[in-house]
Amino acid sequence: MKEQDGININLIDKVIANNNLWRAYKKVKANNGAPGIDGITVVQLKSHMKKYFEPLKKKLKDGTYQPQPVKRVAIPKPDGSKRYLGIPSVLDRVVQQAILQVIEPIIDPHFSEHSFGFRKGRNAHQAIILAEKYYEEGYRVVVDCDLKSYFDTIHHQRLRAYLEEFISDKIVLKLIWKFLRSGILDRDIYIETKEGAPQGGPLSPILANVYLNKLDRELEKREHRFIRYADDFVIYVKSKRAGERVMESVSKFIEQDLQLVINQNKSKVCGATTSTFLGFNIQNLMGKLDADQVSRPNNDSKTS
DNA sequence: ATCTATTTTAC
RNA sequence: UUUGUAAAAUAGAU
Repeated sequence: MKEQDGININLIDKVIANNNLWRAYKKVKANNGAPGIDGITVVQLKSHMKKYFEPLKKKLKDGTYQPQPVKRVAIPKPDGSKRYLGIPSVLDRVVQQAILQVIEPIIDPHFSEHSFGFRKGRNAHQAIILAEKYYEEGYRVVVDCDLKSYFDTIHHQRLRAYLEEFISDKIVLKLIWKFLRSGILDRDIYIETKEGAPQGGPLSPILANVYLNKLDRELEKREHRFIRYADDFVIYVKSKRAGERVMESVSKFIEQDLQLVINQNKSKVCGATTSTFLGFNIQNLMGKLDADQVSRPNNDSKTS
């Protein structure tokens, strides 16, 4: 707790440690992703890194490292709309990964027990178990709140303030800031990034969680039964009326205090049985459990 | 404990 | 073509 702050000041040395940088390289290489705007591929990455290894470490150490703009790529979403990815250069992905490897063990323990997305040792299944628990406790109305293009609307300065609560190393904070501000290259036109985290950077998921940790803490303060998986979150209440009231006050908090946008069309208050969360419907889940509990001798035509 | 490969799910 | 993180399963290397 207190000792962490002391270690925290020297985080950049942990970031640029040879074994950390090469471990980060391996992670990026293993993902086999596409190149960024410089066209350097994961195949070329190792020799590229070796060639500029010492200058790279020096620039990271003094905070003068300048990330390249991310490459904008549009991919279709299941609902037919587009999702814009921001692909950092392979080297920038290594640097982000190296920072992630150092800050994640420091930050993650401070996250909420109700947060399940993008976290070590946590998965969607555990989130569903909790949803089931809420349901069985009699919280059977779901407030389903949808954030409009969450990643793209993260407020930089607020995010930095939230990060400063966990990280005191000024150089690491500066590097993260530079990644947020490095801009987007859409074909040949450069777009400044004054808000949002690129969907594609290794740091983006943890930054998304740092930001919405503030929402978790507020919901805990209000003693709500909730589950959050990245930007997807649900609050379990006992009545439709309570749901409407919670929806209104939580929406107000999100828009005023977090400066995010609620997607009014997709947000809704409904019965737990008609809600789908993390690709799961509670009724189907209960149905499955019933089917497992009640033994059915002759129903299966399959092998046994 | 580290790492490679393949597949699936979630956002 | 299409990025990222996490989880799970399987095969394997040290």
